[in-house]
Amino acid sequence: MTSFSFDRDNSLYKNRDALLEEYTPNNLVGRDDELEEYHAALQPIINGEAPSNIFLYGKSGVGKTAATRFLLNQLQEDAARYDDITLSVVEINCDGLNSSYQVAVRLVNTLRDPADQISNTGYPQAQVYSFLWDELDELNGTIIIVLDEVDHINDNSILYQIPRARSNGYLEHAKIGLIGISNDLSFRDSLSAKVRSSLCEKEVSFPPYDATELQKVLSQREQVAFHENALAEDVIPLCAAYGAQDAGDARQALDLLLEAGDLARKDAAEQVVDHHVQEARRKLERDRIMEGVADLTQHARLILYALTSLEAEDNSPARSRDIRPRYEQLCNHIGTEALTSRRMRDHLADLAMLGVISSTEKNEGMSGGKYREHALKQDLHLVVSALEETIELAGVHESIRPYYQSLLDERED
DNA sequence: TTTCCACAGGAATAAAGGGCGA
DNA sequence: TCGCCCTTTATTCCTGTGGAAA
Repeated sequence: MTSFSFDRDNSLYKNRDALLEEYTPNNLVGRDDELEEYHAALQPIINGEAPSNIFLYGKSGVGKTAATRFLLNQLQEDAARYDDITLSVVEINCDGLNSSYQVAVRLVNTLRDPADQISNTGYPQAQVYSFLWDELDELNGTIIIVLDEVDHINDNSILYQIPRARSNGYLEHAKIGLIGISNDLSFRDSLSAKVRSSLCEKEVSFPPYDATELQKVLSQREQVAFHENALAEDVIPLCAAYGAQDAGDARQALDLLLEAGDLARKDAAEQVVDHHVQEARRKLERDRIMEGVADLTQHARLILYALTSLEAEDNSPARSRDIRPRYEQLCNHIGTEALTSRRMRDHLADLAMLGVISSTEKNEGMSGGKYREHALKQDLHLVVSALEETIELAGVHESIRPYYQSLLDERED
């Protein structure tokens, strides 16, 4: 019988945690100009002046959050040297919070004792804000509130309320500075003028990393995370090249390096090499799709299933009116009413956003009009395996039978 | 230059569901 | 238990879009 005892294996990693998202390095490489600008925006705090509101923008994985943690840690250390400054930092990530109400609840719960938390629903909005002002005023001094991924919030209410809380008389003692971090470059323009003028007092833009900068970032982490010679020579350049290709995203490049390291360790390899990186890349992409599809509603999955079956018949790209009959057929099969075309288009747009399908705009002018064509963006086998439960529920469509069967065969082996 | 097509997608609104305080 | 408040998912209605054809 196989033995499942655990033995410590530190042959490759020295400190694997250095590749994780929560790790903050001692210095940030490749972001000198941005740090300088950001530093200047935070300077009033240490001078004992009212903090500015700062808006950071740039695509995901370009160092916005890391720069914030790095500078705020430094700021807190330095502020401790001055008796007349009490500085508190509250950081929350707005991913999964899509209203000001939910953000306010999260802030209250972050500030409160775990035994005294409030529920996510049930209170009038004004009541939740009132809880928030009480908590902030109790902290006293200068408070920096960091809202990461602030573009996930659908309404601007909290972005308007927080900067004005003191002038509106909700706060007596606390001085608030708001730092909003956004991955969505158009978010700033979508804000109303009054929110923009208060939130975007100071703006710092983070451009994507280029391959050279990514190499610096990866090499810095390599030295902390891995033993000497644990990586083959081309591993860092390869991860950096993929990272630069994926919109200059250092987070993805680091995840790739971590996954490649884990695969090498699983193989009991002496060194992380090229093929570990390739395999890691496939695995990360696969995980991302599987996770995305698992979170979809039943109708979104049926719509994806409809498109998948059309793809298997070589009938893609397909416009929404071609997908609809197949989708209705699947709904019929499981005895549920199909959603309206409008809602179906919403789901198709969500699937495109997720990166499972691609949508291209077409225009045939006077006779044909304007429409979108949809096709699978991912490997058919992968989508079929992500949709397995839906396929079982709605019946195996003839066109995807071979793909579904190969999935079952694979599992048998 | 104007017209027309097909449908994308914005806005308003409804329905269902869940938590809270009284 | 009831009314209130919020969220999520959906529907209905309607305007906007842009390239080919007239």
